[in-house]
Amino acid sequence: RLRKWQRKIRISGATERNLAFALSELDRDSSRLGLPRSVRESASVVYRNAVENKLIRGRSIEGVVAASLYAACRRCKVPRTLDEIADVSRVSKKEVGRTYRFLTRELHIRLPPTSPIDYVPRFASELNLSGVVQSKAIEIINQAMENGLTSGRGPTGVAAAALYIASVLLGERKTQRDVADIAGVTEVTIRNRYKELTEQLDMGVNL
Amino acid sequence: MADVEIKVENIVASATLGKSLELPRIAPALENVEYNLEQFPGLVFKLKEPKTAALIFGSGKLVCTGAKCIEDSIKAIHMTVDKIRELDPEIPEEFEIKIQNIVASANLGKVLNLEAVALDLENTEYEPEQFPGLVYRLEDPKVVLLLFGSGKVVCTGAKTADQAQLGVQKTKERLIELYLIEE
DNA sequence: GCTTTAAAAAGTAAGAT
DNA sequence: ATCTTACTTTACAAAGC
Repeated sequence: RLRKWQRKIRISGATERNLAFALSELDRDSSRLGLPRSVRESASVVYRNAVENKLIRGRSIEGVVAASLYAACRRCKVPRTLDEIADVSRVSKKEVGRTYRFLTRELHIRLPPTSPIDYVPRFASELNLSGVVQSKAIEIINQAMENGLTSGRGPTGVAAAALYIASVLLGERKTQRDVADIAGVTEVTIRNRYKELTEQLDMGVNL
Repeated sequence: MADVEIKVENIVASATLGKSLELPRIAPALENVEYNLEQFPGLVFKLKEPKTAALIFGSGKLVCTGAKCIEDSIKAIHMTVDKIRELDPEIPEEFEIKIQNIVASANLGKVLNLEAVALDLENTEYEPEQFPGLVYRLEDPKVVLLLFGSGKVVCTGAKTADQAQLGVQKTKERLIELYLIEE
């Protein structure tokens, strides 16, 4: 009984140490990403659930923390791309994505794919674009979705193109380079998306 | 409903020759060969016709990839083994060949709204941020399909062409049932 | 888990022209 | 700006780390 007791203490000690490490890691990543406390809390809930369901086996704590954060960002509608998550954590984009899929499957979390709309507020504010432009961009995105122009396309590229078009339409023009840099896509992608959008949606104007 | 047409794009087959091979002796005697033990334990041997690649192991087992039909896959394996037999007459004439995986493509003929498919179709994974295709896992036949917005489909994991065809057929029927594509 | 092989789908990226 | 090459995803076997 004594041995069992000691073992229990040792194990819970290790468990708590791991949890403490995970939470500090989560705080570090969160602050680097500039995430609100609510998202950190949401991520810690996902992480604790992962621990309770013993899903950490064979996986690094950093990886599970990164995947939990990615999931929390999506759930809270303040998305960060896998690239952004991978950049602040020491986990590759591939592993974050793989761990994310594993966690959502095992914890029965079903999150719809990130909507380009979720990226509009963040990209717009980083570009100093007004609320009017944001609304226009969202309107464009909704039209794009109704016309099947978002299937298979990266949400950031669609959001970037919509913001670029809206900025031009409303006289707050930003260059493709500016938008591309903030959205983390290339100018070529923005060009491809806006050609598609302007050709298939009647925006009434030409860029 | 008319049967969906599929096109077999790649076949992976394995063979067990029943005799171990001395790769270090065989490698330098063959053409179109790559052999780097540090990198991979198998010897890579490529054929132009049928255009395939074979991975040959010291255990006497090999893997053949790239064939577009089962006949070519089997032909390629025999051509490969005949080459090796010239350097090692002990290799049996008869040996087992097993088709391990068949990859096929098809076209549903209708565009797909993947976000809608992701919501209504069971056992799917759709992460456009990572990959433009939606992953659909079928249990019977046990295959995996990649569905694209264009209506094009890729089916993999099948052991026979019929399984791949059935997989695509069932997928199409399920999509029609859920009103995700028109009939 | 990784390494190597092959092939398709469609989107995105990077370097060259 | 457009072309080429290449990487993302799926499945699978092989031997060894």
